[in-house]
Amino acid sequence: MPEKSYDHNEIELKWQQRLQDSPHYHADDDAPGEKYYVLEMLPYPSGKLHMGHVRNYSIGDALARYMWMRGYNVLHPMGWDAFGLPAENAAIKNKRPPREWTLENIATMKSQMHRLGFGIDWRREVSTCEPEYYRWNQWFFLKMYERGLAYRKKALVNWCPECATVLANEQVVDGCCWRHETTPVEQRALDQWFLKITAFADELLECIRSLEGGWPERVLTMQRNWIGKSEGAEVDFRLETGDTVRVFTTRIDTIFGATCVILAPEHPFTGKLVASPETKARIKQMIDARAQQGPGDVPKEGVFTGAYAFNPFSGERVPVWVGNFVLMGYGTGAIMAVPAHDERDFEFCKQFGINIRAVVRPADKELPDIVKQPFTDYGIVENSGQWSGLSSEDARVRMAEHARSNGFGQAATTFRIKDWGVSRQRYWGTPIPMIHCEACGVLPVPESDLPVLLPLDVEITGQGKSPLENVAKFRSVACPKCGGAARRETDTMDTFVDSSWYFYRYCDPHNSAAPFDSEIIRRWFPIDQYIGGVTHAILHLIYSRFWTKVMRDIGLIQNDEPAANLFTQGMVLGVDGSAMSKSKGNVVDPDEMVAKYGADTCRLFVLFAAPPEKDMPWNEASVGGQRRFLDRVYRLVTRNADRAQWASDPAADRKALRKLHQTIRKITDDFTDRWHFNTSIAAIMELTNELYAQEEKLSREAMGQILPAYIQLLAPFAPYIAEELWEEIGRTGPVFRQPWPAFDPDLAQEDAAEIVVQVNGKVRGRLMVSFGLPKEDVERIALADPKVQAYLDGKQVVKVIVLPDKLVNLVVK
RNA sequence: GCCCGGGUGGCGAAAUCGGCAGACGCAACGGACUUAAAAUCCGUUAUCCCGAAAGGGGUGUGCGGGUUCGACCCCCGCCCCGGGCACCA
Repeated sequence: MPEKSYDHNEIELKWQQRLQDSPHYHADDDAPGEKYYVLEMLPYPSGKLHMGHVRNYSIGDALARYMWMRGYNVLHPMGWDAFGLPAENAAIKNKRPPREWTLENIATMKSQMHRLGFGIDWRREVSTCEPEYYRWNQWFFLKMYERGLAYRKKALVNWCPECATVLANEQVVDGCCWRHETTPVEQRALDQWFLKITAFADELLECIRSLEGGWPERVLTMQRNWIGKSEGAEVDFRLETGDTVRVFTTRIDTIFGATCVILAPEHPFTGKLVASPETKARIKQMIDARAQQGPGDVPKEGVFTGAYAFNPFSGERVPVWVGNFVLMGYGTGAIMAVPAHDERDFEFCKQFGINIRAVVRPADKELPDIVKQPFTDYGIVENSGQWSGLSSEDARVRMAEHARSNGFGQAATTFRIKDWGVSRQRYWGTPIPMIHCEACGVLPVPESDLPVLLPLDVEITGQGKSPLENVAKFRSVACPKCGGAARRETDTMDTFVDSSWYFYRYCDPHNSAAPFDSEIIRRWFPIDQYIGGVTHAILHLIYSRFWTKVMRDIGLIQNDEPAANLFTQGMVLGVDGSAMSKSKGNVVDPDEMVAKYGADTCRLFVLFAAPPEKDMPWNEASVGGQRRFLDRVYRLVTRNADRAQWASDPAADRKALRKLHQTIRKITDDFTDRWHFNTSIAAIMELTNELYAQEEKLSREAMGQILPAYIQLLAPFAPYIAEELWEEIGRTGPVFRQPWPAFDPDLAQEDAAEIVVQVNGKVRGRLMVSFGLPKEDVERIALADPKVQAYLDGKQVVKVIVLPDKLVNLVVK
């Protein structure tokens, strides 16, 4: 009989049609079973899916299907991070309205997801550019404003004088405008909106502990560093002018070694202290240079202000400098320089010939030559008046206390994290719901007036001011207080706002009275498993955590953290091993792969080629291998589904069933802890090889047990073919809703234990013994083995290590 | 510079608790089937040495040390690759 061959298009389109909006993919709040919320990061609708998406969603979908099979009530939603700059860039380039472009991309990408067969509850689809969604961004903004968590301050933006427009950071290329590559970007100060994430800095840091074990350590470390808590002290240095300069230091124990005070170039005092126009010009230069420079090593620059300050501890008179390495945005914008005990101060003072004086020596060794290199460790304080002889640790505490009780400082904590600037001078985003009135000042839009709709008939030119500035009917508004003519805020929100809470909206996506119903959130939160790229380890994930804490404080939710578990998948690299990019021409299009090999093959490949957390190079030849594997699976099942002749060989039955149950154990373990689906799929391949080997000899009963379980094991990874074969063997109902096959340890058990015999750690023989054979017997048999004896000849056995059922090591001399 | 990852055959990888290094797949090679090819099925494939062969032996997880009966795995010191932060006082 000719074998049926595997036609992926026919099968996949058939099952796509049957399943894509199937209620089996739906999650209902009151459905039976323990809840399981599996979430993948929502895509930006840039045009088409890329392989990174395919990988992300294949991992999540495998997990969702497995959890369904384990009987959970699985919530597996999807949405669109639909606001953002590329839509505007596309509008400029193609003269197409951003909304039109975005919706078209969403349609394309959604159909790709359908074709790939992801099991998603599409009733919950959320698109962040819709007023039904972004009105709640605005609502949250108002809530934060009420609580003093949203505020306005001046901040620098990138400005292209050629376009006369504000540029996003990603539009700045090598310090120049992306559209005018020879025009250097300038910095302009604008009033902008900020969210006070710093109010939660301590809590965001503290709660990291509760995420340990659930989130990758790497991500937690990155977040800790990003928050950057440092404990130290603030100390006032009195100036001869009568003012005081406040500095922040983590090493107040070294204050007797401070040989100058250094101000950030932007520090307000520099204007006051510096008289010479020449010096003023140099300071201005430092500020401008800082705006231009990207990250990297920048040579130190400095200039003496002409002023002096007094060390409140020693009374010493020290010069006040301005240094380009002192940041206005951190601490107080001023430091005391202790060149003997700080690398940067050392470099600066060395360069400008400022004194270097040691005031801490190592506890257990000689102080190194302080003129050659600083000593930055803790030690014993010396030459420091009454504090001499204290350890650095003690001195830090006691000197801070001394400063406090004498009114010239105190212990203080600073954070590296800054408030979140959410203002964007862009069109395609959520309008910030504020109104500027000449008479009444800055006022919030009344809640009842939400949403502030983003106008749609706006021309995007990329030139001139922010696009909304030019839309008169948007801009002009009546003041909510006095009723007079006022103007709307024309800045829109950073798109990280959209993605900070979308996963809550999935739980109650059509609520028009509130962002969501709190009771429904309690049902589903926290997210059991969040899956996405490590690129979002800091910003998205820290903003999301912040948003959760704000919502909790408002009383909307009860959970402190959004996601109990986070998984960060690796990148999909091009054939050449570097990131896929259009310019490198190494991009692989999922559509082409699906058309050529099928969605199942494609999904199988991204899961098989590497463990999911690792980067994964693309290799099309290897994709072909996955396709051949599915061909083998298909032939095996179909020809056995309607097979007439059966054999009877209990040994073969036992072998095949043993392999089956070993495979069940393996895959169940992989889902339980490591998610190394590459080894899960390898295990199914091994099972397939075993079934090919035993096929002719199997009984009808054995095959009858094996085939359904075999198909179920494959179902999380290759759902279409699994459905088809499930039907082929005469079963009904979707496979991914069948109970996961039960593991039987007795069936998985080998007949005998293979014992490796080593002599001095080298393998010299193997023994088959019955399980549980006592140590003494194992040792006796091993010593009696002729192969082993050859190595014992003329030597003395000094030690024997026996691991029952596993290994014997004979140590000889 | 600091903080994380990682380095295993020709390639992607596996070895989950310190116990057989290289499962599974790709590629390559050989065989069966075929008029032939493709497809398929079966097999070989870390490396070096001895042997006509059967077989046997040595070496091998980036490098150098250490701990251990035993190390891809643990410890110390390096080298290389990737990522994050980058003057954070």
